[in-house]
Formats: sequence, structure tokens, C-alpha cells
Amino acid sequence: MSRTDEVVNGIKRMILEGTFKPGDRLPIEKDLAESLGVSRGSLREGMSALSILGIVNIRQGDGTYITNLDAPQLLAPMGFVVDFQGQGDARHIHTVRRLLECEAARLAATRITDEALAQAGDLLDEAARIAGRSPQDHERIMEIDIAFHRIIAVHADNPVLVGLIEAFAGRTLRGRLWRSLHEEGADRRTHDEHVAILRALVARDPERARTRMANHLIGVEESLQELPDDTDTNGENGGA
Amino acid sequence: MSRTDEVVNGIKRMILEGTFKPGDRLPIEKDLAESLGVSRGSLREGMSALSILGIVNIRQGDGTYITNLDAPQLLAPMGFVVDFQGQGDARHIHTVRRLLECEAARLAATRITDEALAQAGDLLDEAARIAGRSPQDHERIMEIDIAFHRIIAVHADNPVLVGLIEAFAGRTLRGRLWRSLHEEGADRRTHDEHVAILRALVARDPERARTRMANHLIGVEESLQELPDDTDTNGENGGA
DNA sequence: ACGACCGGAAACATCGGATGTATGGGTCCG
DNA sequence: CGGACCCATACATCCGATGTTTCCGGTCGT
Repeated sequence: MSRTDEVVNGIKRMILEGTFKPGDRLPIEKDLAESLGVSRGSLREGMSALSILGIVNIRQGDGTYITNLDAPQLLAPMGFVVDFQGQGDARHIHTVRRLLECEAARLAATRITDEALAQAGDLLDEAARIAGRSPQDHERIMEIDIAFHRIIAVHADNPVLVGLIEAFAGRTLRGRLWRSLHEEGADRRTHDEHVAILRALVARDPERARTRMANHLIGVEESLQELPDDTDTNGENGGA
Repeated sequence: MSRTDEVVNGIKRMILEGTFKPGDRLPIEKDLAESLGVSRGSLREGMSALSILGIVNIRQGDGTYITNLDAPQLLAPMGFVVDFQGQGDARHIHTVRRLLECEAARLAATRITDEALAQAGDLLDEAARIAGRSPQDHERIMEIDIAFHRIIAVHADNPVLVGLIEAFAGRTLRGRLWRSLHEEGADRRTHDEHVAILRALVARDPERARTRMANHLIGVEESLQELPDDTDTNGENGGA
């Protein structure tokens, strides 16, 4: 194991053991390197990796701090997986995304607050207004879409789920999806599906919310590629 | 943006743009540093991070290579999230794990090969044999458990799903779970649940497999909740 | 001709130091 | 009392030197 790995694992272990807690300031590079038995260069290589992983926050002129270590931040680096894997074949990525967001919608139905429902409604209203104007602000439409899905994810009350959804519904993938969707002029259908999801949430009906979300994302997947695939709707159809 | 971030993003971009492909050997540190306009030290900090992220593979005396960039490898660094988040409250983690593994079981039911079913059967047979002996090899039992779940995950034929499951069913979380389960003597119930899952897979019945897996993991979660967490009283003396 | 052994080149690993730069806090002055 | 300034601190970056590992090709013996 290289010195760099020793640094990374050493800091990780110290965090897990409680030596360092979120928000703590780490010893200065010189001391930390000495206590780990490595040179400053090797220490910096390790700390750099920890910084990229979202575990520590390095501030020049100040010091190095442990982040809050919440799931969304730690899962953010995973975005590259989506960026790369999604290049040739977004099917697998989107299958997972659908799974995650359907569950989020189901959970959110019974947990979402009235304020959040109002916010989501406002977002959809704004989207409807933009859709009516002539020079449609696609950028803003995309932001609204992301915000709408985010509200649902957050109110599933599971930070891990939120982190995964954020990573898997990142701007890159969204951008690709929206490009193809807009060319088909499918904005209207997408908006109607969002409204349907919101109605299910307002009704506090988990299975309905889940089904609406599944329907929405399957629609997106079909627009993305005409491959029939094996997307059989998770078997969530409430009836048969 | 720091030089290190420039290196990380630069390499990522070059990969996404096709400048470097999986398996490619990168230029030597000196040249790469020069082309990116940074010193060797800064370059190494960035490459170290990329190595931790599983994007490149650095081999001393040889060179630096782009990894195959498959999802399981890129998702592996996420294991720390599980290790840390699961410390105080494994509920959120396990909710996601259950979601992922249920879907994997459902998908695997229609895709798993006869060979894989035979392997899974052999694993469960071995577990049954170990359970019958007096000095139960808990370590091996745990390995079998992981292998069993892995076979199912792999045959869901979705590398992204596999990567997530591998990360979320890591050894650390498993270890905690198994410690509590063994103390309850719940091995038998766990084994029976595994057998039930396997039967559903043999029957190629997706919903049955999904339900069996859900039942299995819910049982595990309930066992977990009953424990007051880390007040383990260190009672691992052989006498119990 | 074939294979084992050996040596050197290549490339990463690690170290130590020197210098630049941003931050935060204490201090001094108005 | 408040704002501007100064400086110690800590990270950022670079450089050069040396160690270690791997690969490859040449050489020698059979």
C-alpha cells in the first residue's frame, strides 16, 4: 500500500474511530505528516484525494477541516460515473435512477410538507408560463425540472437516497435527455406528467405517486432511445 | 480552482472527449505536468485523487493507465459513506440497500443462468454444512452470504446496480449486522430465507424473488433495530 | 537454438526545502 | 468604538535529488 493510501485510510480510520469529528480542524500539514510517518508531499497527495472525495475541506491560509460528512456531499464525486457510463449507454444509469426516484416519490407522499407541496406547485406554474412564451428559456425549464425532482427526493427523508438521486440525475445526464426531448416537442407531456405526480403527492397517496413517477421516467427513457428493453414498470401497477 | 482540481478535471475531460480511452497509458508525469501547465507535485496530487476514485491505475516502475472505468470500480470509493453514515443510524443505508437488492432479485429472476443457480445452491449447501458443525466458521458464513447476494446482483445484468449493491453491502456493514444476528442465533432463519430466495429464482418468478428478498432484508433490518447500537459491552467471550 | 540470468533504462515513489499567497486575528490609529 | 493595517499562520506550488519497481533487451551457458 502506497504512502498516499496510508494517509487516506489513516484519516478515514481516525474519523470512524471518533478522533476527528465533522467540523473539526485537522493538525497542520507538518504535524499531521509527522504523526502519520510520511513526508508533506505524500500527505498532501492523500489530503488532496480526501478533498476530492468530499471528506475534508482544505482552505488556503486557514486550515483543513472535516466536512459535515453528509451523504449528498460524499456521493457527489460519483457524478463522473454517470458522465462516463452514460456516454454510450444510459440505459443502466436510468434504470437505477428510475428505481431511486420511484421510491422517493412513494416515501415523499406520506412525509412531504404542505410548504414543499406549495413550492412544487409554484415551480410547475412557472414552467407552464415559460412554455407559453415564444422564446422558451430551456435552461430555466431544466432548472425547474431538477428542482421539482429534488423537492420530492428531499422529502423522502432519507439523505442517502437524496445523495444518490442527486448524483444520478445530474446536469450532464439531464442535459442530454432534455436535448432529445425538446427536439420532439415533448415539453407538454413532461409537464403534464409532473402535474400528475404533484396531484398524487397532494393526495398523500404513495402508490399513486410512485406509479406517476414511474410513468414519467419511463416516458423519458423511451424518448431517449427506442430500444424496447425490459422496462416493465417495476410491476407497480396498482390494479392487476 | 486549485491546480489539483485543474488536473482532475482536465484528465476527466480528456477521457470524456475520447483523448484517453480505457486501458490507455498516460504520458509520463513530467510530460503530462508540462502539458497541463503544472508542476510534477501538483500533477501527482491530482493523479493520486484520480487513483483513489478508481479512474486511473498507477503502477510504480511501469506507468499510469486508464482503468476499464466500469461502474463497480468507480462506485467502490463510496464504501466510506456506508462506513460512516451507518455508524449511528444504519436505517437509511439499509433502506436503500433493500431497494437495490430487491430490484436486483426481480431482474435476476428472468436473467440468471443455470450455472449461477447451481453455484448459489452450492453456497447455501456449504452454509448448511457449516451450521451443523460445532465450531461455526462465522467468517466463512459471512463470505458465503456476500457471495450469494453478489451472484444475484451480477445476474441483474446492470453494472451500475452491481456497483451500488457492492458498495452498500460492504464488509463493514455486513460485519455489524452479522455480529448482532449471530448473537440471536438467527443464522437458521437467515439461511431459510436464502433458500426461499433461491427457490424463487429457480422458478424464474420475478415478483416472488423480489418478495422473498424483501422479506429477507426486512428481517435483517428488524434485528438491527432491536439493538441499542454501539453499547456492545464487549461480550464476545466464547462462553456465551 | 533455446532458455535462464543479468544489467540498465524508464517511470513512479518519496522526501526535504524554498518561496508564493490567502486567511484570520490582533493591534494601532482616528 | 470602529475601521484600517500588520503579521503570524497555514496551505499552494514548485524544484531537485534519491530510492524502488518494472520492463526489456542483451548475454551467456547448455
